[in-house]
Amino acid sequence: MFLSTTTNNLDAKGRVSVPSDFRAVVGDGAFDGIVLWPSFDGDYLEGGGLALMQEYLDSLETMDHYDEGRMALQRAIFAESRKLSFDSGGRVTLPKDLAEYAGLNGRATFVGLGRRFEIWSPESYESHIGDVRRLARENRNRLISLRRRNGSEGAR
Amino acid sequence: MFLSTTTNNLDAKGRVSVPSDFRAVVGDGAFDGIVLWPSFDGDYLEGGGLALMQEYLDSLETMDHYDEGRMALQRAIFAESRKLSFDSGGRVTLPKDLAEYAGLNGRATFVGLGRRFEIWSPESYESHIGDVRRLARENRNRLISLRRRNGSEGAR
DNA sequence: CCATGAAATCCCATGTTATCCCATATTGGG
DNA sequence: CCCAATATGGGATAACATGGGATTTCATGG
Repeated sequence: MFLSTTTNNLDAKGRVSVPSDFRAVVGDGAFDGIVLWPSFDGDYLEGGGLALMQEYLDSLETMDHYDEGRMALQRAIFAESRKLSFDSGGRVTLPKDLAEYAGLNGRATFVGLGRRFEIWSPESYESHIGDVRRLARENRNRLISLRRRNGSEGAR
Repeated sequence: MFLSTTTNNLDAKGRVSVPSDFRAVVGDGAFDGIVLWPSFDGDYLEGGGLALMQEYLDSLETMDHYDEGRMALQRAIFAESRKLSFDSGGRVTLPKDLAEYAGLNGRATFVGLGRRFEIWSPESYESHIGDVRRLARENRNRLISLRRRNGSEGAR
Protein backbone atom coordinates (compact mmCIF):
# COMPACT_ATOMS: atom_id res chain seq x y z
CA MET A 1 0.00 0.00 0.00
CA PHE A 2 1.41 3.36 -1.04
CA LEU A 3 1.27 5.74 1.91
CA SER A 4 2.79 9.09 2.78
CA THR A 5 3.92 12.12 0.88
CA THR A 6 7.62 12.61 0.20
CA THR A 7 9.54 15.14 -1.83
CA ASN A 8 12.84 14.09 -3.40
CA ASN A 9 15.31 15.77 -5.72
CA LEU A 10 15.21 15.34 -9.48
CA ASP A 11 18.83 15.55 -10.61
CA ALA A 12 20.38 16.87 -13.83
CA LYS A 13 20.16 13.45 -15.43
CA GLY A 14 16.44 13.21 -14.71
CA ARG A 15 16.91 10.71 -11.91
CA VAL A 16 14.75 10.74 -8.81
CA SER A 17 14.87 8.45 -5.81
CA VAL A 18 11.60 6.59 -5.37
CA PRO A 19 10.77 6.57 -1.65
CA SER A 20 12.01 3.32 -0.20
CA ASP A 21 8.60 2.22 1.15
CA PHE A 22 7.09 2.74 -2.33
CA ARG A 23 9.87 0.52 -3.66
CA ALA A 24 8.94 -2.12 -1.16
CA VAL A 25 5.31 -2.04 -2.37
CA VAL A 26 6.18 -2.86 -5.98
CA GLY A 27 9.07 -5.18 -5.27
CA ASP A 28 7.59 -8.59 -6.08
CA GLY A 29 10.66 -9.77 -7.94
CA ALA A 30 9.25 -10.03 -11.44
CA PHE A 31 10.09 -6.43 -12.23
CA ASP A 32 11.94 -4.05 -9.99
CA GLY A 33 10.50 -0.72 -10.93
CA ILE A 34 7.39 1.38 -11.37
CA VAL A 35 5.01 2.24 -14.15
CA LEU A 36 4.16 5.93 -14.69
CA TRP A 37 1.77 7.75 -16.98
CA PRO A 38 0.58 11.32 -17.42
CA SER A 39 -2.75 11.71 -15.66
CA PHE A 40 -5.73 12.67 -17.81
CA ASP A 41 -7.17 14.44 -14.83
CA GLY A 42 -4.52 17.08 -14.22
CA ASP A 43 -0.90 18.13 -14.43
CA TYR A 44 0.63 15.27 -12.51
CA LEU A 45 1.83 11.74 -13.09
CA GLU A 46 0.13 8.57 -11.92
CA GLY A 47 1.94 5.39 -11.09
CA GLY A 48 2.00 1.98 -9.55
CA GLY A 49 3.49 -1.44 -9.98
CA LEU A 50 2.77 -4.08 -12.57
CA ALA A 51 0.11 -5.50 -10.26
CA LEU A 52 -1.90 -2.29 -10.62
CA MET A 53 -1.55 -2.46 -14.40
CA GLN A 54 -2.83 -6.02 -14.30
CA GLU A 55 -5.82 -4.90 -12.23
CA TYR A 56 -6.60 -2.18 -14.74
CA LEU A 57 -6.21 -4.62 -17.59
CA ASP A 58 -8.54 -7.12 -15.96
CA SER A 59 -11.04 -4.34 -15.41
CA LEU A 60 -10.83 -3.22 -19.02
CA GLU A 61 -11.25 -6.80 -20.23
CA THR A 62 -14.75 -6.83 -18.77
CA MET A 63 -15.77 -4.16 -21.27
CA ASP A 64 -16.57 -4.67 -24.91
CA HIS A 65 -13.41 -5.12 -26.88
CA TYR A 66 -13.62 -2.07 -29.11
CA ASP A 67 -15.81 0.07 -26.86
CA GLU A 68 -14.76 3.65 -27.40
CA GLY A 69 -14.53 4.54 -23.73
CA ARG A 70 -12.56 1.44 -23.00
CA MET A 71 -10.12 2.18 -25.77
CA ALA A 72 -9.68 5.72 -24.54
CA LEU A 73 -8.87 4.50 -21.04
CA GLN A 74 -6.56 1.86 -22.41
CA ARG A 75 -4.66 4.32 -24.54
CA ALA A 76 -4.51 7.00 -21.90
CA ILE A 77 -3.05 4.57 -19.43
CA PHE A 78 -1.25 1.73 -21.17
CA ALA A 79 -0.08 3.42 -24.34
CA GLU A 80 1.04 6.50 -22.43
CA SER A 81 2.74 4.67 -19.62
CA ARG A 82 6.44 4.08 -19.14
CA LYS A 83 7.98 1.19 -17.35
CA LEU A 84 10.89 2.50 -15.30
CA SER A 85 13.41 0.21 -13.61
CA PHE A 86 15.14 1.09 -10.37
CA ASP A 87 18.89 1.56 -10.39
CA SER A 88 21.00 0.27 -7.53
CA GLY A 89 20.08 3.31 -5.48
CA GLY A 90 16.34 2.85 -5.97
CA ARG A 91 16.08 5.68 -8.47
CA VAL A 92 14.28 5.86 -11.76
CA THR A 93 15.15 8.10 -14.68
CA LEU A 94 12.11 10.18 -15.56
CA PRO A 95 11.65 10.69 -19.28
CA LYS A 96 11.82 14.38 -20.16
CA ASP A 97 8.26 14.48 -21.47
CA LEU A 98 6.84 13.13 -18.23
CA ALA A 99 8.88 15.57 -16.14
CA GLU A 100 7.63 18.39 -18.33
CA TYR A 101 4.02 17.22 -18.20
CA ALA A 102 4.04 17.45 -14.43
CA GLY A 103 6.04 20.68 -14.43
CA LEU A 104 8.84 19.12 -12.42
CA ASN A 105 11.75 21.42 -11.77
CA GLY A 106 14.44 19.83 -9.64
CA ARG A 107 12.00 18.31 -7.16
CA ALA A 108 9.23 15.73 -7.23
CA THR A 109 6.54 15.06 -4.65
CA PHE A 110 5.43 11.43 -4.31
CA VAL A 111 1.86 11.12 -3.00
CA GLY A 112 0.86 7.70 -1.76
CA LEU A 113 -2.81 6.89 -2.39
CA GLY A 114 -3.08 3.23 -1.47
CA ARG A 115 -3.18 1.21 -4.65
CA ARG A 116 -1.46 3.84 -6.73
CA PHE A 117 0.56 6.97 -6.23
CA GLU A 118 0.95 10.33 -7.90
CA ILE A 119 3.95 12.50 -8.67
CA TRP A 120 3.49 16.27 -8.56
CA SER A 121 5.70 19.30 -8.52
CA PRO A 122 5.77 20.43 -4.87
CA GLU A 123 4.24 23.82 -5.64
CA SER A 124 1.38 22.35 -7.71
CA TYR A 125 0.60 19.84 -5.02
CA GLU A 126 0.69 22.51 -2.33
CA SER A 127 -1.93 24.58 -4.09
CA HIS A 128 -3.94 21.50 -5.08
CA ILE A 129 -4.41 20.31 -1.52
CA GLY A 130 -5.19 23.76 -0.15
CA ASP A 131 -8.69 22.76 0.75
CA VAL A 132 -8.31 19.02 1.14
CA ARG A 133 -9.10 18.94 4.88
CA ARG A 134 -12.28 20.95 4.47
CA LEU A 135 -13.37 18.80 1.53
CA ALA A 136 -12.54 15.64 3.46
CA ARG A 137 -14.62 16.83 6.41
CA GLU A 138 -17.53 17.61 4.12
CA ASN A 139 -17.36 14.10 2.68
CA ARG A 140 -16.55 12.09 5.80
CA ASN A 141 -20.02 10.54 5.94
CA ARG A 142 -19.42 8.84 2.65
CA LEU A 143 -16.66 6.78 4.19
CA ILE A 144 -18.61 5.89 7.28
CA SER A 145 -21.79 4.97 5.45
CA LEU A 146 -19.91 2.75 3.04
CA ARG A 147 -18.54 0.85 5.99
CA ARG A 148 -21.99 0.43 7.49
CA ARG A 149 -23.35 -0.79 4.19
CA ASN A 150 -20.73 -3.50 3.91
CA GLY A 151 -21.49 -4.50 7.46
CA SER A 152 -19.23 -7.57 7.61
CA GLU A 153 -16.01 -5.74 6.93
CA GLY A 154 -14.32 -6.30 10.22
CA ALA A 155 -10.99 -4.87 11.27
CA ARG A 156 -7.89 -5.89 9.38
CA MET B 1 2.43 -6.76 -20.88
CA PHE B 2 2.89 -4.28 -23.75
CA LEU B 3 3.28 -0.75 -22.41
CA SER B 4 4.41 2.58 -23.87
CA THR B 5 4.40 4.17 -27.25
CA THR B 6 7.57 4.17 -29.35
CA THR B 7 8.30 5.35 -32.87
CA ASN B 8 11.06 3.61 -34.83
CA ASN B 9 12.38 3.89 -38.36
CA LEU B 10 11.13 1.68 -41.18
CA ASP B 11 14.12 1.28 -43.47
CA ALA B 12 14.38 0.81 -47.23
CA LYS B 13 14.26 -2.95 -46.84
CA GLY B 14 11.02 -2.77 -44.83
CA ARG B 15 12.76 -3.57 -41.58
CA VAL B 16 11.68 -2.00 -38.32
CA SER B 17 13.12 -2.51 -34.87
CA VAL B 18 10.50 -3.86 -32.47
CA PRO B 19 10.92 -2.04 -29.16
CA SER B 20 13.08 -4.14 -26.89
CA ASP B 21 10.52 -4.38 -24.08
CA PHE B 22 7.91 -5.64 -26.58
CA ARG B 23 10.44 -8.27 -27.59
CA ALA B 24 10.81 -9.28 -24.00
CA VAL B 25 7.03 -9.74 -23.75
CA VAL B 26 6.81 -12.25 -26.58
CA GLY B 27 10.13 -13.96 -25.89
CA ASP B 28 9.01 -17.32 -24.47
CA GLY B 29 11.54 -19.30 -26.46
CA ALA B 30 9.13 -21.22 -28.68
CA PHE B 31 9.06 -18.51 -31.30
CA ASP B 32 11.09 -15.34 -31.31
CA GLY B 33 8.89 -12.93 -33.12
CA ILE B 34 5.49 -11.28 -33.37
CA VAL B 35 2.22 -11.86 -35.16
CA LEU B 36 0.65 -8.92 -37.01
CA TRP B 37 -2.63 -8.42 -38.86
CA PRO B 38 -4.45 -5.51 -40.45
CA SER B 39 -7.03 -4.20 -38.02
CA PHE B 40 -10.66 -4.33 -39.13
CA ASP B 41 -11.30 -1.28 -37.00
CA GLY B 42 -9.05 1.26 -38.72
CA ASP B 43 -5.91 1.94 -40.69
CA TYR B 44 -3.42 0.34 -38.37
CA LEU B 45 -1.93 -3.04 -37.63
CA GLU B 46 -2.62 -5.15 -34.55
CA GLY B 47 -0.16 -7.54 -33.06
CA GLY B 48 0.98 -9.72 -30.24
CA GLY B 49 2.76 -12.95 -29.51
CA LEU B 50 1.65 -16.51 -30.08
CA ALA B 51 0.13 -16.50 -26.59
CA LEU B 52 -2.34 -13.84 -27.69
CA MET B 53 -3.27 -15.87 -30.75
CA GLN B 54 -3.94 -18.83 -28.46
CA GLU B 55 -6.16 -16.67 -26.25
CA TYR B 56 -8.13 -15.51 -29.28
CA LEU B 57 -8.42 -19.07 -30.49
CA ASP B 58 -9.66 -20.26 -27.12
CA SER B 59 -12.18 -17.45 -27.13
CA LEU B 60 -13.40 -18.32 -30.62
CA GLU B 61 -13.70 -21.97 -29.64
CA THR B 62 -16.43 -21.03 -27.19
CA MET B 63 -18.58 -19.97 -30.13
CA ASP B 64 -20.59 -22.16 -32.46
CA HIS B 65 -18.37 -23.67 -35.10
CA TYR B 66 -20.00 -22.17 -38.15
CA ASP B 67 -21.34 -19.07 -36.48
CA GLU B 68 -21.04 -16.34 -39.05
CA GLY B 69 -19.53 -13.80 -36.72
CA ARG B 70 -17.02 -16.28 -35.41
CA MET B 71 -15.90 -17.17 -38.89
CA ALA B 72 -15.53 -13.53 -39.80
CA LEU B 73 -13.36 -12.84 -36.74
CA GLN B 74 -11.35 -15.95 -37.41
CA ARG B 75 -10.65 -14.99 -41.00
CA ALA B 76 -9.98 -11.33 -40.21
CA ILE B 77 -7.42 -12.24 -37.60
CA PHE B 78 -5.94 -15.65 -38.29
CA ALA B 79 -6.12 -15.78 -42.05
CA GLU B 80 -4.86 -12.22 -42.38
CA SER B 81 -2.08 -12.51 -39.86
CA ARG B 82 1.62 -12.76 -40.54
CA LYS B 83 4.17 -14.40 -38.32
CA LEU B 84 7.34 -12.33 -38.33
CA SER B 85 10.61 -13.48 -36.81
CA PHE B 86 13.12 -11.15 -35.21
CA ASP B 87 16.55 -10.81 -36.79
CA SER B 88 19.65 -10.57 -34.60
CA GLY B 89 18.94 -6.89 -34.01
CA GLY B 90 15.34 -7.46 -32.90
CA ARG B 91 13.86 -6.24 -36.17
CA VAL B 92 11.09 -7.66 -38.27
CA THR B 93 10.62 -7.17 -41.98
CA LEU B 94 7.17 -5.75 -42.57
CA PRO B 95 5.46 -7.16 -45.64
CA LYS B 96 4.74 -4.41 -48.13
CA ASP B 97 0.98 -4.91 -47.99
CA LEU B 98 0.90 -4.47 -44.22
CA ALA B 99 3.07 -1.35 -44.38
CA GLU B 100 0.77 0.04 -47.03
CA TYR B 101 -2.39 -0.85 -45.10
CA ALA B 102 -1.20 1.22 -42.18
CA GLY B 103 0.15 4.00 -44.39
CA LEU B 104 3.66 3.60 -43.05
CA ASN B 105 6.22 5.85 -44.62
CA GLY B 106 9.67 5.49 -43.13
CA ARG B 107 8.41 5.43 -39.53
CA ALA B 108 6.21 3.18 -37.43
CA THR B 109 4.64 3.91 -34.07
CA PHE B 110 4.29 0.93 -31.70
CA VAL B 111 1.43 1.39 -29.22
CA GLY B 112 1.43 -0.96 -26.25
CA LEU B 113 -2.08 -1.78 -24.95
CA GLY B 114 -1.50 -4.51 -22.42
CA ARG B 115 -2.14 -7.88 -24.06
CA ARG B 116 -1.69 -6.65 -27.59
CA PHE B 117 -0.15 -3.75 -29.40
CA GLU B 118 -0.86 -1.66 -32.46
CA ILE B 119 1.34 -0.23 -35.18
CA TRP B 120 0.34 3.10 -36.72
CA SER B 121 1.94 5.72 -38.85
CA PRO B 122 2.99 8.49 -36.45
CA GLU B 123 0.78 11.10 -38.09
CA SER B 124 -2.31 8.86 -38.11
CA TYR B 125 -1.85 7.98 -34.47
CA GLU B 126 -1.30 11.59 -33.52
CA SER B 127 -4.58 12.66 -35.05
CA HIS B 128 -6.39 9.55 -33.78
CA ILE B 129 -5.59 10.21 -30.13
CA GLY B 130 -6.42 13.92 -30.29
CA ASP B 131 -9.20 13.66 -27.74
CA VAL B 132 -8.19 10.52 -25.90
CA ARG B 133 -7.52 12.31 -22.62
CA ARG B 134 -10.93 13.98 -22.61
CA LEU B 135 -12.63 10.68 -23.47
CA ALA B 136 -10.64 8.89 -20.79
CA ARG B 137 -11.63 11.51 -18.22
CA GLU B 138 -15.28 11.12 -19.18
CA ASN B 139 -15.01 7.37 -18.74
CA ARG B 140 -12.78 7.20 -15.67
CA ASN B 141 -15.65 6.20 -13.39
CA ARG B 142 -16.07 3.01 -15.32
CA LEU B 143 -12.66 1.89 -14.16
CA ILE B 144 -13.19 2.93 -10.57
CA SER B 145 -16.67 1.50 -10.15
CA LEU B 146 -15.56 -1.89 -11.38
CA ARG B 147 -13.02 -2.00 -8.62
CA ARG B 148 -15.64 -1.21 -5.97
CA ARG B 149 -17.79 -4.01 -7.28
CA ASN B 150 -15.00 -6.51 -6.83
CA GLY B 151 -14.87 -5.69 -3.14
CA SER B 152 -12.38 -8.36 -2.06
CA GLU B 153 -9.29 -6.52 -3.22
CA GLY B 154 -7.37 -6.36 0.03
CA ALA B 155 -4.33 -4.31 0.89
CA ARG B 156 -0.76 -5.52 0.56
C1' DC C 1 14.69 -32.58 -62.58
C1' DC C 2 17.57 -28.52 -62.90
C1' DA C 3 18.60 -23.66 -63.30
C1' DT C 4 17.59 -18.98 -62.14
C1' DG C 5 16.00 -14.95 -59.88
C1' DA C 6 13.85 -12.70 -56.15
C1' DA C 7 13.02 -12.44 -51.49
C1' DA C 8 13.99 -13.77 -46.89
C1' DT C 9 17.33 -14.43 -43.58
C1' DC C 10 21.72 -13.91 -41.58
C1' DC C 11 25.85 -11.36 -40.38
C1' DC C 12 28.63 -7.33 -39.28
C1' DA C 13 29.57 -2.57 -37.87
C1' DT C 14 28.53 1.98 -35.66
C1' DG C 15 26.68 5.78 -32.83
C1' DT C 16 23.78 7.19 -29.11
C1' DT C 17 21.86 6.82 -24.78
C1' DA C 18 20.06 4.03 -21.13
C1' DT C 19 21.79 1.39 -17.56
C1' DC C 20 25.19 0.10 -14.35
C1' DC C 21 28.71 0.99 -10.95
C1' DC C 22 31.00 3.52 -7.39
C1' DA C 23 31.48 7.05 -3.93
C1' DT C 24 29.76 10.48 -0.72
C1' DA C 25 26.43 12.97 2.14
C1' DT C 26 22.39 12.88 5.02
C1' DT C 27 19.09 11.08 8.17
C1' DG C 28 16.88 8.26 11.58
C1' DG C 29 16.90 4.72 15.04
C1' DG C 30 19.24 2.15 18.69
C1' DC D 1 27.14 9.02 19.57
C1' DC D 2 27.39 5.40 16.09
C1' DC D 3 25.81 2.63 12.49
C1' DA D 4 22.84 1.30 8.89
C1' DA D 5 19.74 2.74 5.49
C1' DT D 6 18.54 6.09 2.23
C1' DA D 7 19.23 9.87 -0.91
C1' DT D 8 22.40 12.13 -4.10
C1' DG D 9 26.05 12.91 -7.79
C1' DG D 10 29.41 11.57 -11.44
C1' DG D 11 31.60 8.53 -14.81
C1' DA D 12 31.95 4.08 -17.45
C1' DT D 13 29.93 0.38 -19.93
C1' DA D 14 26.49 -2.22 -22.26
C1' DA D 15 22.33 -2.37 -24.87
C1' DC D 16 19.53 -0.75 -28.44
C1' DA D 17 18.36 1.15 -32.88
C1' DT D 18 20.08 1.75 -37.43
C1' DG D 19 22.31 0.79 -41.98
C1' DG D 20 24.64 -2.13 -45.39
C1' DG D 21 26.16 -6.40 -47.54
C1' DA D 22 26.36 -11.58 -48.08
C1' DT D 23 24.22 -15.98 -48.06
C1' DT D 24 20.42 -19.09 -48.15
C1' DT D 25 15.87 -20.46 -49.34
C1' DC D 26 11.88 -20.71 -52.03
C1' DA D 27 9.10 -20.25 -56.08
C1' DT D 28 8.87 -20.53 -60.90
C1' DG D 29 9.79 -21.83 -65.58
C1' DG D 30 11.99 -24.71 -68.97
